[in-house]
Amino acid sequence: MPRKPNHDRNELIARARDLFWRQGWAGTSLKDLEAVLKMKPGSFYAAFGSKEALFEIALDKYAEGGAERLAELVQAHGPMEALKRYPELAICREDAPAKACMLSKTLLELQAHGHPLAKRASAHLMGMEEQFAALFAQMQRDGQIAADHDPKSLARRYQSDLLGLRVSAEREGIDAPAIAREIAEGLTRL
Amino acid sequence: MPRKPNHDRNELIARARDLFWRQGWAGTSLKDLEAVLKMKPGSFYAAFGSKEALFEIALDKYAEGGAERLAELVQAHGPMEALKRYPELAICREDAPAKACMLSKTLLELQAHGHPLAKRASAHLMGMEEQFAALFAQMQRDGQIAADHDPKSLARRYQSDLLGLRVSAEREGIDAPAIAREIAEGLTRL
DNA sequence: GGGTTTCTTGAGCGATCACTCAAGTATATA
DNA sequence: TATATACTTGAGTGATCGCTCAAGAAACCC
Repeated sequence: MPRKPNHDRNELIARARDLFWRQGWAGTSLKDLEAVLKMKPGSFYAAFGSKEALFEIALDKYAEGGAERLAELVQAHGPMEALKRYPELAICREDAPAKACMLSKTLLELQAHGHPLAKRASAHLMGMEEQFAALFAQMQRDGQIAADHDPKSLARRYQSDLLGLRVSAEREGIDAPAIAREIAEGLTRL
Repeated sequence: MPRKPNHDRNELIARARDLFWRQGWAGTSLKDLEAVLKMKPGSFYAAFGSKEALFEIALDKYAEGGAERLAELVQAHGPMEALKRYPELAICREDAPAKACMLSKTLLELQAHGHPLAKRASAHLMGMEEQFAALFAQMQRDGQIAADHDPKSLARRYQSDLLGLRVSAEREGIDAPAIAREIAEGLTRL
């Protein structure tokens, strides 16, 4: 009986994610979203409920995408090579709307007001860190890195370096790939 | 003939800096500023001209303060020890309104819209990097670190690690001081 | 104390914010 | 073709945004 929607919901969410990723929470108005999604306010609210609800979905999709790309790297090249390549990949994807991590941008923007989206970004960051820790643990089991490291500490440091790299990559006139190479090289010294 | 202002301008700027630092550009409304500065709109605009003008002054004061604290550390302990202590100091000052760097927060929030304040933050970050580079160069002259490093590269990496640390320190449940110690320890291996 | 100058006050400006809803349109079943 | 069921439309909601300005209050000179 019903009429089917004009747009592909998945595609809409991806476009919203890219816009939020680039412009942040307050920097993205409903007008911006309406333009990018080609939706009028009524359709928008029927489809997503609110700006906040869509941001949450977009944030989840962002985190999911990152985890998938890392998993694919691991699948293709193993844990060590994956962790070595990941930083450069993060800052060199030409289709990415920003260099910096959307999770850290959200955290920094909304943390002070205790916004639920900041908490969610924080949780996703924790999830990433656990993914890293699992890879470091696996590398220890495989004898690729010394056994006397704490995988969780390594993951915490790797994540911190990665976030720093991606903030630096937002700056103009900075050779971010050089930093990425140094991070990768640092892994060989474990 | 004139009447003198009720408030100490320097103190006002410091309070504005702390509020902007914590809440960011869009996250800080004029209502917030009026409350913290105890000024009505008329006084505010007479004193500072606009929200943007005050943010710019606050950003400059922030950058100046950071440079001064580093210079004091150098004065007291020399370049190596200063760079070792700086990361922990940056995330452990109990009077600081936020862990993350105000320059990076501003850059990440406003860069996408090409806002002048983002350019200014970027310029201040470049200034910091040069300050770091000068210290690394001095350490080379003093023979404290190997001569085959590029001071600018070391500074770029140090700055990136520092920014990553300070983003990480915003997260809850993260042992940020541990990361700071690792950054400091990394300097000894140069 | 009178006059001048500066600072402070706060109501209120237009613009924009996220969002609503009644009406219209298209697609399905019957 | 008739009816039901979404989906789309866009003018318009109250709230908040950054900001203005005319009027009043306070500090200085003479």
